[in-house]
Amino acid sequence: MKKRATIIDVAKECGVAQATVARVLNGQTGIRTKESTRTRVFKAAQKVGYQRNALAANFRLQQTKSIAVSIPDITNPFFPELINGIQEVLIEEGYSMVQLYNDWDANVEKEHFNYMVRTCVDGAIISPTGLKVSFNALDPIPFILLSNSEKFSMYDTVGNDSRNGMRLALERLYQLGHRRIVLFIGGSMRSGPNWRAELFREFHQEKGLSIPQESILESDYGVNTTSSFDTARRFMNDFLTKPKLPTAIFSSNDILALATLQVANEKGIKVPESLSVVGMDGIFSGEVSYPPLTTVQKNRRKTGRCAALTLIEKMKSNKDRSTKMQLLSCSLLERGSMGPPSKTNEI
Amino acid sequence: MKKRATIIDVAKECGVAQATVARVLNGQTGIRTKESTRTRVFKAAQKVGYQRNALAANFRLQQTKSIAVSIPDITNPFFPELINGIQEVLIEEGYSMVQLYNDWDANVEKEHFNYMVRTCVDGAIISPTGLKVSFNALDPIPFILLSNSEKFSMYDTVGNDSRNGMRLALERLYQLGHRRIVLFIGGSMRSGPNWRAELFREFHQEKGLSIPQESILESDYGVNTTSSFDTARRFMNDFLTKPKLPTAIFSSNDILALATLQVANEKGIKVPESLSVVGMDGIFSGEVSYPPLTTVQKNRRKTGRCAALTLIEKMKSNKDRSTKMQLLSCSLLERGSMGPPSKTNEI
DNA sequence: TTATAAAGTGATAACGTTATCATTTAATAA
DNA sequence: TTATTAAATGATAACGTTATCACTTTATAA
Repeated sequence: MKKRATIIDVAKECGVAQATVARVLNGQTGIRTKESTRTRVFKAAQKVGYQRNALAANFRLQQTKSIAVSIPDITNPFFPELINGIQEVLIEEGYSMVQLYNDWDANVEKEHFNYMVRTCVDGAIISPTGLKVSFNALDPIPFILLSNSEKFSMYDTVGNDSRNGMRLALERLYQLGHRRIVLFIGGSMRSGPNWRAELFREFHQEKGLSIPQESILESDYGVNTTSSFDTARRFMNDFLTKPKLPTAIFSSNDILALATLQVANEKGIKVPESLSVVGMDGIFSGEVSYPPLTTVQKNRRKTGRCAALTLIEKMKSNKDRSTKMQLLSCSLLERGSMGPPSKTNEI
Repeated sequence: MKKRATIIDVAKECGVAQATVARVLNGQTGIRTKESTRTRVFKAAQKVGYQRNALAANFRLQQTKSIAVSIPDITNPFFPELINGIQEVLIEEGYSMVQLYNDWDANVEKEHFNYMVRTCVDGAIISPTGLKVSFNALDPIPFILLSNSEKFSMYDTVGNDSRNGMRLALERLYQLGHRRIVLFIGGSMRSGPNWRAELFREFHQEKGLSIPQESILESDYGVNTTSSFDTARRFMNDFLTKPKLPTAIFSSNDILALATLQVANEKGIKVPESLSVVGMDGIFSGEVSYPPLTTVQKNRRKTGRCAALTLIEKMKSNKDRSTKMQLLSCSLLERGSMGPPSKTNEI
C-alpha cells in the first residue's frame, strides 16, 4: 500500500505553493488563479495521481458530506425504492449515504443515533421503529422523519397520505358494487393506534352500511416480511373457508393482500370474480402476482426524494424554520385483482 | 450550535495532560493509567460533555471504519438480502456501510471507485456492472467482488455456484420425466458469454436428448427489474401461444420465471400440470406467486456475510494473501410451480 | 539502603487540508 | 514614466486526535 500523493507532492511537482494547488484543485470561492498555473497544477495532479484526501478535508471543515439513513429492515420490499429516491437527490447534492438497519429494535436504533453524533453526519433521515421513539440523542444533527403519524407533527416529517389512499380504495370498491368489504390488518409495520379501523367504520357509516361481524380482521405482526406473509396465509387459510365470504378484502399492505391472493388461488376462489383483493404500498411482488394486485400506490421513490430535499433545505438554512409535515398523495393502481362482484355472490 | 468539548478541555478541567485524557478515553493499547486519575478524567469528561470527535480520529488514523458497497440497483430484489448479510457482519466488527448505486452505468461505477479512494473507506464490496470493469482506480483499497465469473479469478471473489444450481434444476426436471425443456435467458443482469446455453447443450448431450429448435429463448435485457419483467411477459405472451409447448421452462432468474408464470396463468395453462416453471435466485416474489415458484435458491444473506467476512480478513492481514474465489452452493427450492409432466402432454 | 525495573504521566510532532494574511506580480490610472 | 489598485501567489496557523519519546514517580530486587 504505497502512500497517496498530497497537495504538497503536487506543489513540488509543478513548483508552486501548496496553497495554490489547494485553490486550484478544491476551488476556494472568490479567489482566482491564472489559467496557465491552473493547467500546470491539473497536469501535475494527474501525473502524481492526486486524489483529494476527504478525511483531512472533512476534519478541517468538520463536516462529512454524508447523511445517515435509519430504517428498520432493508429486506422489507417497501424500502429499497425509497432509499433509491433518497440516494438520487443526495448524489446530486454531493452527499453520500450511510445506511443503518435496526431490525425493529429500538435499542439498536438508539445506538445508531449515538453513532450519528459521533461520526458527525451532516444530517439524518429516519424511519422510526415506533411512535414512542425519542430523538433527543440526535441533538445537534438536523433530521427528517419518514412517517405519516400525527404523533410526530412536532418534527419535520415526510410520509404518505395513507388515510386518503385507503379512502380511494374503499370508494372505488363501493362504486364497483361491493357491499361486503372486509378490512385486513397486520403485517410487519407497527402502526400504533388503529386509524384504519376507525376510517373503515366511518366509511360504512357514511354509506349507510352496517358493519357485519368479522369485518375487521387482524393478523399477528411478523418479525419480518416472510413471517408476516406466512402468518397472513395461515389466517386466510382459515378465514376463506367460512361459509359467507365478503366480496372484497382490503389489506393494509401488499404482503397481506398477496397472502390473501395466493390462498384464494389455492382454494379455487376466482379473483376478482368471486373476490376482489386490494392491497396497499405498490411493491414489486404485486406486479408479478396472479392476477396482478390492485393496490394503493405509494410513490416511494418520490417520498425518498422529498425527504432528502427537505433535509438538504433544512441543513442549508441554518436559521430555525418552522417544522412541517408533508403527506404525499397516494393513487389507486387498478390491476387484475379487483373487479365488480359477480351476481352469484349477491345476497 | 456551541463548540464541542475536546480532550484539551477535559484535561484543563481535571489538571492532567491531554495525552493522559486521550489514553483514558480512547484506550491506547498496552498502556495503563492509575485508577484514581482514570476516574478523575471520566468525571471531567462527563462534566464538560465530551464526545469524541470521530472526524479528527479518522483523519489521524487515516481510516473511516466504514466500507463501501457498490451495487447496480438496490430496487433489484436480488440485492437487499445480500446487503443485509453484509451489514450483519460489518456491524459486529464495528464498521459502517456506505452504499453506492450505479444503475448499471460503468461510468458512474468508475466515479464511485474514485469516491472510495477520496473518502478513504477501509474496504469495498463490489458487484461489478460488467465483466470488463477495471479496478485499477481503487488502488490502495482492499476489495471483494461479488461475482461467479471466471473472468475475475485474479481478484478475491464471492459468488454463487449458478452452474451447479442450474444443473440441479435440469436434473430434477429430467428425473420428474420432462423431456421437452426450454431455457429462458435474459433479464437485467449482464452475464457475459453464455455459459448457460453451453451447459444446457451439454446436459442434453449427456442424457442423449436432441435439442429441439427454439429451446433456448433469449429475451431482451431490461434496464431495471420492472422493464425486464415486462419484456419477458411480452416474449412469453408470444411464445406460449405456439402449437407445441415444452413441458418445462427453466429461467435464468426469478423475474423471467414469474413473467412466464403470470402469462401461463392468464392463458389458462395449468402450472405445473401442463407446464413446470423453474426460476433462479429465490427472491421474495417467488414466494407469493401462484403457484409458489420453484427456484434455484441462492443464499444471498450468506453470500453477503461471506463477502464481508472475507473482506475483513483481508483488511486485517496486511500481508499479501493469495486471492481466492469462493462459490457458495445453491439448492433447489421445490415449490408448487414444478411437477411431473401430465400424460396428455406427452408426445 | 541503593540500583534497577516498571508504571504512570507529560510534552510534542505529526496527519492533509482549508483559510487567513502577507507578499509579489500584473494591470490600470495619473 | 510613476503611483495606485487589482490580481495572483506564497507562507503559515489552525483543526483534535493519536502515538512516540522523554521524563517522573513508584515498586521491586539486590
